[in-house]
Amino acid sequence: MEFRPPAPRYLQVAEHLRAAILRGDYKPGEALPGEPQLAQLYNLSRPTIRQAIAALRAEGLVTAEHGRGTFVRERRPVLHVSSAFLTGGAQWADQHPGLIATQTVREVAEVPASAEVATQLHIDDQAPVVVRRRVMLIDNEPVQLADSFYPADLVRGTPISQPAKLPGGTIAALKQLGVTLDRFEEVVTARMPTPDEFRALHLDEGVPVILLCRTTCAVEGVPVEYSVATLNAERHRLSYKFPATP
Amino acid sequence: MEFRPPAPRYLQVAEHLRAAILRGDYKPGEALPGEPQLAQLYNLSRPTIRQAIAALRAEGLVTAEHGRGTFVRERRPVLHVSSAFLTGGAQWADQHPGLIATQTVREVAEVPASAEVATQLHIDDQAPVVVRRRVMLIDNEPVQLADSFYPADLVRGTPISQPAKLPGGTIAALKQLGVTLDRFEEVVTARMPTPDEFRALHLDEGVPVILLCRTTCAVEGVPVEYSVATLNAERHRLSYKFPATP
DNA sequence: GAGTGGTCTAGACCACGCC
DNA sequence: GCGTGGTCTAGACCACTCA
Repeated sequence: MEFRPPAPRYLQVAEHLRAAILRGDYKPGEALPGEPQLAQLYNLSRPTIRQAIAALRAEGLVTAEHGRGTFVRERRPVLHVSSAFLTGGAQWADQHPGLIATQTVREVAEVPASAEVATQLHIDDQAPVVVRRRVMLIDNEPVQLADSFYPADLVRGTPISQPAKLPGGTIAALKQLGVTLDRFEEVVTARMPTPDEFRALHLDEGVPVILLCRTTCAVEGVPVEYSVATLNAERHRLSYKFPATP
Repeated sequence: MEFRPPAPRYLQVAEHLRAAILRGDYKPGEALPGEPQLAQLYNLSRPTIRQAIAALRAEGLVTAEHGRGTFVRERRPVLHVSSAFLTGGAQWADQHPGLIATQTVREVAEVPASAEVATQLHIDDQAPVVVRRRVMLIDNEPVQLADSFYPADLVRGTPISQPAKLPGGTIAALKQLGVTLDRFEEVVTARMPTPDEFRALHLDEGVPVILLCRTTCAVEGVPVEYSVATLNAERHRLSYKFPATP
């Protein structure tokens, strides 16, 4: 018998608009009709129309701009982040030919390790660590927050604990300390941004962040760096390559 | 002089509730006060309160259950997906000790290659490919959609083109065809789910999906498989390990 | 100034879960 | 039956953008 309650009107409208967008009736960058106009078209009140549009915004399909209109989202250029570079030691700037890649150091400080950091660095909870917080920018737009943690004993008094950019990158800086790197471990997750992240990364609605957590170990098996990068998911692709070795 | 317009009331309420949740005043699984009660507390209308709660839902902080209440989200157990297993050939079920890991085959068919699939498999657009669409489940809950594509010429008439589970996994099935695998390439992205994905994966609001696209190449450099997995981001962590080989 | 989206109200009725 | 969230209305006023 299967009872099929009709979908709420605002979802019907959302579905109708979504189909029109995907069909190309409204192309990326184009504006949807205004809310009052849609209300008249569908014979619904403006709040109901707004609810429909809210659904499309949460999906990341459209963005509303106050005073201008509601626009189909343009997919902005995607940045390929390859983990292969780690072994070579290439830099943020080198990775993005043709783009203006910069970074700013937000904070360098010695702080007590959080539970997460302590676990990853194999040190005691609350043990002192040096944290370097940076923002990575492409064409002056923030696209990535990167926080790196180091055991304080290892890096105290070295360039890593200074609030300046590390010219050769952190990998090079670690090597200069006489550390020989052995392996990397990365864990990747995704979630919706916190309000802080939303602001810091200039995110649009309906865009998640990718969390890239990397532990770097020295030859003795000792973790020497733990870093957490928060990426604008819409503008990043992570790529990994590995051989089949049975 | 920096003009600071006050935040809208609904955002103030959202912030207030968010702080209370993060502080632990409302613990995971607990209900928030009802909407009428919150409206009275904050001296606002119910629609305004609902707008505040909508913000928390989009963040993935709370879920509303019709007729029951609005609850602080419980983080469900996370599945670690390691790409290392590929080289070993371990199976979906083997990867999750202690959990009931099953899969169902939704569809096996021969279809023309989409632009994306054609590019990845180095074949002509619209060339015939065999697609295997599966759903991976943990404790009978769908957590992952996995679609794998193979050049039709390679797998036609083999078990891979049959609508049955492949007992040893696709890696083993490819080896039985005489294919020697050479390398894997993975590209990871995240975005909000489409309505279809939302339903199929039983997602909560404010939970993104991770897209894991893998190309498998044989020793001659020929791509033999392209697969796209759509993961519930809340329940997955991808982990990668690689040596530092300068 | 005209048009856009953003905020907010004060209701109404419905659908669902639970006792 | 009562309390919960879900849907919907018909307004009002504000803030922003652009001409």
